[in-house]
Amino acid sequence: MDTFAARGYNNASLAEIAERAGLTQAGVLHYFRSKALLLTSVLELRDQRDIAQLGTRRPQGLEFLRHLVDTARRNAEREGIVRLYAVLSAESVTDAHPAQSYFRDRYSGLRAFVAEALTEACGLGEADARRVGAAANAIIAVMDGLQVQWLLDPDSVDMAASTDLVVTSLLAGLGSDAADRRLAP
Amino acid sequence: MDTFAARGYNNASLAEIAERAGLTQAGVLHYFRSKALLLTSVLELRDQRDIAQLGTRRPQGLEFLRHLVDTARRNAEREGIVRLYAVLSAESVTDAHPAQSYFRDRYSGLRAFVAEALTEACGLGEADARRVGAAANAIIAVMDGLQVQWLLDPDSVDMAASTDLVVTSLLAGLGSDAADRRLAP
DNA sequence: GTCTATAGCTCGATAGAC
DNA sequence: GTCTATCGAGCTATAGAC
Repeated sequence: MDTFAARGYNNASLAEIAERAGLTQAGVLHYFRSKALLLTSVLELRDQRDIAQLGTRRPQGLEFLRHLVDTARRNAEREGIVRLYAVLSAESVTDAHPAQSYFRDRYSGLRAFVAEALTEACGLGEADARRVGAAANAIIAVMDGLQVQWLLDPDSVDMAASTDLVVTSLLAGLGSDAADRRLAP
Repeated sequence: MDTFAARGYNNASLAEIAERAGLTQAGVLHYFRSKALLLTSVLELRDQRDIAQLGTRRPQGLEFLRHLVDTARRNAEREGIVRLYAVLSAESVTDAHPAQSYFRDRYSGLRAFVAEALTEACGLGEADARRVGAAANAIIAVMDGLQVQWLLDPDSVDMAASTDLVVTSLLAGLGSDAADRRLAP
């Protein structure tokens, strides 16, 4: 995990991973048939840990949105994991990347969760699906984008404060009838 | 540019770049001493083109924020450039990446521009610098994060709509006294 | 289950002919 | 200014000993 985070998938070598794990490069390939399979295994392991840590029930509505802001706050103490996802999610859009479908599916699921939480928190209906979807995508995007800025320059970026500000502002905008305040016609 | 965008820096080869440019790999290194220098040259060329296209004067205040939303809209027709920046900006946070200081400086400048535009558009003062900074970082972050989602799944992401929604909501929140609506204490 | 050895590539960079 | 040739290094994956 640390090696993929520090170097990205393409520039990481099995030799370095093996050394840090305390065996040889051939030893790594005994457990994982290929480098690509090792990457997807790492990502799935990461997911399983997160799910296990989340506990039995998933927070809903406003509580879920608070959970996102809290994640941004805790992430400032977990540089390794932040780096892993920031680097790999962007690298995954390159040609034939082994984690491409992983991230496609991940974003698809995240978008649905956030949109559901927004709908519930604001008491909206099917008629607002478009604006809710745009807001959900934006919340996920702001968290991802902040990570890259923060990794490059931690002192200039407060991930929790910016995430909180965006979620709060979007909630206020979605609640009221804000469709006529748009910047563009 | 296209090769770095499609493969990232590490996985791009001088041989492929040379072939697409119509000469040999040694020919490329005649003009650019190293692969790293070629990358930074590509990024600087990109910047010069954008500055030249922007014209003589830079929009200010609300007009600058409208320009950002408009950029998001135009970007949906420029997949190559979107991919170049999305891939390289995230890759730049890996160890010893040749574009690391380029992106650090770029974000530093962008943050200052957006913060200035927000301050002017809302008629705020030095006392609001913290919240304005958080909002500026968030606007840049949302644009970056949307690009990754959009590259993976264009039909599910409307970059212009989400950017517009965030900028509009943040402006409404910054204008009023919204500090007491925060999600976390 | 872990190792050594190596096959078979690809890569960036250099030297030097023309 | 562009080429061919090549060096030296790195890489993933496989074969097979122990």
